[in-house]
Amino acid sequence: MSKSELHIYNTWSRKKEIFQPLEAGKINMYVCGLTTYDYCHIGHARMLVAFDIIVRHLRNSGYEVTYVRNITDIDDKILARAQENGEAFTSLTERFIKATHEDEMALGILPPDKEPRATAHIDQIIDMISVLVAREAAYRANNGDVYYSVRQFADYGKLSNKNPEELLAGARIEVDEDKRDPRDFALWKAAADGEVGWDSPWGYGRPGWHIECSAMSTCCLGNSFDIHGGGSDLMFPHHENEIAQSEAATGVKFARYWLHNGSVRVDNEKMSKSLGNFFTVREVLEKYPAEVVRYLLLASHYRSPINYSDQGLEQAAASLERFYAGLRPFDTAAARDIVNSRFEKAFKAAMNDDFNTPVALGVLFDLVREINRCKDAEPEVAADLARLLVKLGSTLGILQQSPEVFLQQTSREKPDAEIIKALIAERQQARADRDWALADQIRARLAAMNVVVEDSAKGSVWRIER
RNA sequence: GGCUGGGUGGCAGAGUGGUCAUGCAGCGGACUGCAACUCCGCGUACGCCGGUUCAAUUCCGACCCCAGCCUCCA
Repeated sequence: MSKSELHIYNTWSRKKEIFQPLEAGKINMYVCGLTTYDYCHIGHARMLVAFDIIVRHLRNSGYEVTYVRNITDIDDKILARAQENGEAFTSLTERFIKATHEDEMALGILPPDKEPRATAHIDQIIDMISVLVAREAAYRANNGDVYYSVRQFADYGKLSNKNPEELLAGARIEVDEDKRDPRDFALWKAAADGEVGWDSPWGYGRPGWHIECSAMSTCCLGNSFDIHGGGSDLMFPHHENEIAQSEAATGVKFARYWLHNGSVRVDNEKMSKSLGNFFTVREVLEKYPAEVVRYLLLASHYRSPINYSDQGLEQAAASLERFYAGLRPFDTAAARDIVNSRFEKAFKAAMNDDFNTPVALGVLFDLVREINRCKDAEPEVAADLARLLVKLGSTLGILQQSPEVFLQQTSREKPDAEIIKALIAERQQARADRDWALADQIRARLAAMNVVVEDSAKGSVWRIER
């Protein structure tokens, strides 16, 4: 496999392919975002981080990327929750869109170029349904709903490798008198007068979930685009339905590369809202720095399922400490490009191999080891390598803060930095006086405050013990 | 049941037909006033059974086990 070419695993073909964009140098990419009626959890963070590093790497590779990630802000669950709360659904969604943006910011997720909302694309949704109805790929049922006619789409099931006949026989598909075929799904759902809805050629109602993504992606990126992403749990039926809708409406290939991130598990079960076993991003951020959460998500390949645990977070924190300890002696603010570095080459090769972040992180460990090895004998070389480490870290969205800040952050107790400094000064004096007993006594006091002191020829530094 | 993807050392997690992942933890050594940090080194890891091969964790077949999807879900 060529290391300089980008290989991407395409769910459609179920193999790694050499990436070829539709238009040279440009990539249009759509990812299914969140339904905003609650705080986002670690499973959502996984999707956000996965596609964040994908976009970062594509841009670093010289592509001009248009990244679109939608917001589903109208949906049955949203309406149900709003009713429970006794508030307008728009106030509910506004609140959680804001909260989600805050969580994304904390996790270092770059904002997408476009963030379309379903409620702002009702016209496009109605237009697309109209085309489908006109082409007899959809029909209005007696109950006022409009359904997509799965039977007329030959490729149905191809993405998820479902057999259409078996889907037809599937016992779990509910019998619905109004559908011509049990596999058909709603494009437009009729609503009663007092309910939330919009006028349409088929009467007052609301869009179905699947058509929202078809309409928003086409609207933002055109009929055909390069990459479509989302959680693996969306592959069927959501992505399958998107393909059926869009290709029936436009007559052309929808997305060329399908990328699916793995799920997050808790005790070997998928973290999900329906199971109720989720940890929200903000509750985790109360216990761990955001960068640690991000690192944990990067430490596994984006397609693999990962298990969420405190132990995993502790290990991630320990690994980050190693990086920051290595960076600590250097001023990395001054940007300097180091070209043709073997580390940079290896790093890019790893990322070009279907965004293999665990291997890329391994390269960063090689790099920090090299820094530690040569920092005394060749400080200039080490300083350059430290800058390279920060630069490569930036493409993963890590190692961008001051080592002092990271190593001295207080996630549990809040020891007073002034007191720590005073104690360390006192201990320095004791050491200068060769009063080892006093020095050790002060170190013990600091240790009791979760502060670790590290002595070196240049003086003492401290960090917070995990 | 169908369809995906997996089962790797104490834990996490890559990868490969034949000397190496890597990280965390552990052990030994160096460094240190003692530590910590760091560096060097160490541990007969690849679910089970067959097959192909000079050689398989890696390929093929069977089997066992796990997760996901098949209903809303990132």
